[in-house]
Amino acid sequence: MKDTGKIFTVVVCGPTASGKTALAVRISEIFGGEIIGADSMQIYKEMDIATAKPTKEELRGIKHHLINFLEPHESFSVAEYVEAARIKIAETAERGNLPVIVGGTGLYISSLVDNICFPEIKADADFRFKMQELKKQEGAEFLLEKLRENDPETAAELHPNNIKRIIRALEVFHVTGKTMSRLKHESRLTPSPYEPLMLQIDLPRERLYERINKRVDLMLEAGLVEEARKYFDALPNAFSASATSIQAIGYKELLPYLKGEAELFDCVDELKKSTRNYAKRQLTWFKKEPRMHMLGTEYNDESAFFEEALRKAQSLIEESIQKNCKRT
RNA sequence: GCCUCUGUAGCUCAGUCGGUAGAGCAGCGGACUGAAAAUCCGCGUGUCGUUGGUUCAAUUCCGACCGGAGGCA
Repeated sequence: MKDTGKIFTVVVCGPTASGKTALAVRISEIFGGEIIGADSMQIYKEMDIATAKPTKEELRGIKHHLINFLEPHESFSVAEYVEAARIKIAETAERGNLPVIVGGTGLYISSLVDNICFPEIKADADFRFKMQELKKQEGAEFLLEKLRENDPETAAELHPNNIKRIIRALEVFHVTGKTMSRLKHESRLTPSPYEPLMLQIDLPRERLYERINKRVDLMLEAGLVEEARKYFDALPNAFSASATSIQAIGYKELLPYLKGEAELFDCVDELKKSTRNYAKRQLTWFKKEPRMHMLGTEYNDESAFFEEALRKAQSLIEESIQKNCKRT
């Protein structure tokens, strides 16, 4: 499948709780694939229930890479993800298997598929701290003005409240002497080594929300509260603020309950809400992907819907494989 | 049965001394290049219970009816 000189990959996208993993497993069974995760939270060990990791039975013997390999207190980034995923894809293709990329983290997926090149830029914690202090004293507008002097293009796109990105853009300029906008441009200069077939599970919004609410209830039955308690107990205090994993939906919403400050019911409501909001943001991200193929049909019952989605996926994949081979 | 309160957005409620209404939450839309399950921006979506009356004009005032809550019996 390297006939075009590019590696053919299937990319299964979709919001949280849309059934991505199950579909990817079926695809992998049919076409001899291996799953490459594109999920910023399933990378962490232990957080099994909260991140809805697939079980051994659900994977049915299919290999699943880039999942479950970091300690919860370790930090991670897109740049590291893309680097790791490139290796996993190459290895999978080397074995003659089809790389099936699956995940809900839009930034990871598009950075990987479009071969975004992240240059080595050391994060400057000192500088970030100094900027935070400056923000406290002078306000965000001051920092934005500072950015405008060096990188007006990026500054124009940022709202003063978006302090995280303002500081990041200042940091980039401070460390490299290059503007963020120039860096963005340069990051896209190397053509992608992949020929991706982008697929998206497209459930009606109400069905998706029903599935989310139901899944949260199942998570609770499976012991989410205990898992959250363990997570917070194990997290070293020094890391608690900076750990990437603390952002995961599932634990932070239960914290008020664990501290005895709120009813479980209210926290669970909040958890469902955050998950729904997240799903919406994911959909927004996928919407702008022009290569996306939608795997939606009329929804009468669940299993029929997913069988139909699989059929569509299967014929799209077969078509792509044929096209790729013809080109030689 | 009588009395009182109440009915306004999906929910909780504000308001209009008569000129067709606005907050919070939910929801919807968008952005996104080293924390992305994060972060940030934007948007009221309405038979003002129903029906008659008064009025140039009623969601607002009056009556009846319907629904809800409480009280007295």
